Amino acid sequence: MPRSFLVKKPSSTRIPNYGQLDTRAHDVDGACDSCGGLLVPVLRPPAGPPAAAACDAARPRDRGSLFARFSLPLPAEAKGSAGAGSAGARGSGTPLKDNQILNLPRRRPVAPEGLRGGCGGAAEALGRLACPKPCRPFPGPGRRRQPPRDLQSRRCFSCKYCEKAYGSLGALKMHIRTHTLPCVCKICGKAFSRPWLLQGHIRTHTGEKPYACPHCSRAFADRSNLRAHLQTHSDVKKYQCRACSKTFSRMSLLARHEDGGCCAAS
DNA sequence: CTGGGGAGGGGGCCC
DNA sequence: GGGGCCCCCTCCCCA
Repeated sequence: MPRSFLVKKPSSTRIPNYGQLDTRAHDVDGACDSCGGLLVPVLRPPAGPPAAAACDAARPRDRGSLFARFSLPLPAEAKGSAGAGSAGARGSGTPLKDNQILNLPRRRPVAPEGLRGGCGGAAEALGRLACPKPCRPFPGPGRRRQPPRDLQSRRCFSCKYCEKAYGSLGALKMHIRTHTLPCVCKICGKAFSRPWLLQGHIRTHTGEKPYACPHCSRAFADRSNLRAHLQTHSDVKKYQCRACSKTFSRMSLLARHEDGGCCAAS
């Protein structure tokens, strides 16, 4: 499921100057410029060689879009129609937004959902010629968001590592980072596309957990994981089985429930 | 089998 | 144009 609705068909694509686009790729000894002195070796390296960590990172994760599998209404659609948050037509609860969770003001409108989730397969950090990422299929007809009309008529920039194309050079450069993975952890050698991803990874080394649950004493290193955890405090979960109305805190749990044969569906 | 934590991914938006 | 952050998704693994 390509996340970007900016992705255009290969036709009428324009090959940019890649010499200009190439982001700096750092070797393991060099910290990402963007990350500066973040990479302080506060812990001993793991027992395994760095290559092992990289291989682990290269594990393909994606198994297809759950939105596509279950023909879920995109949360964005639900928001638009009901205005009741991303619970959408499936969920009957009131999902907590991040800023609600953390008492933060909302900074910007929510981007379209359901079209997120990119080519998966992170890392393949070492194979940098062919696109290493098993790109996800679009969720399906009707779910595909059309690029803006003016974008369609504009030129687009295509990625040299994969078939994606973008309407702006900046978007393409950002995408190319997912291939070049310029941010490398000094501790384990794992590579990331963005500095903040690396920061999150470094927390796994340092044990820092800045996101605390307001309902229990549990803390998390990752905001998304706190959000998922908060669902566990909710009586009515966000994702509901259409057959038996049972609710789940995660879409993956709902998927497993339906895959395993919902009692009411059989 | 189920629930949940941990880790990581992507594009978009704002500054 | 780049960096930082946001939001949401996905997968693996374990209890």
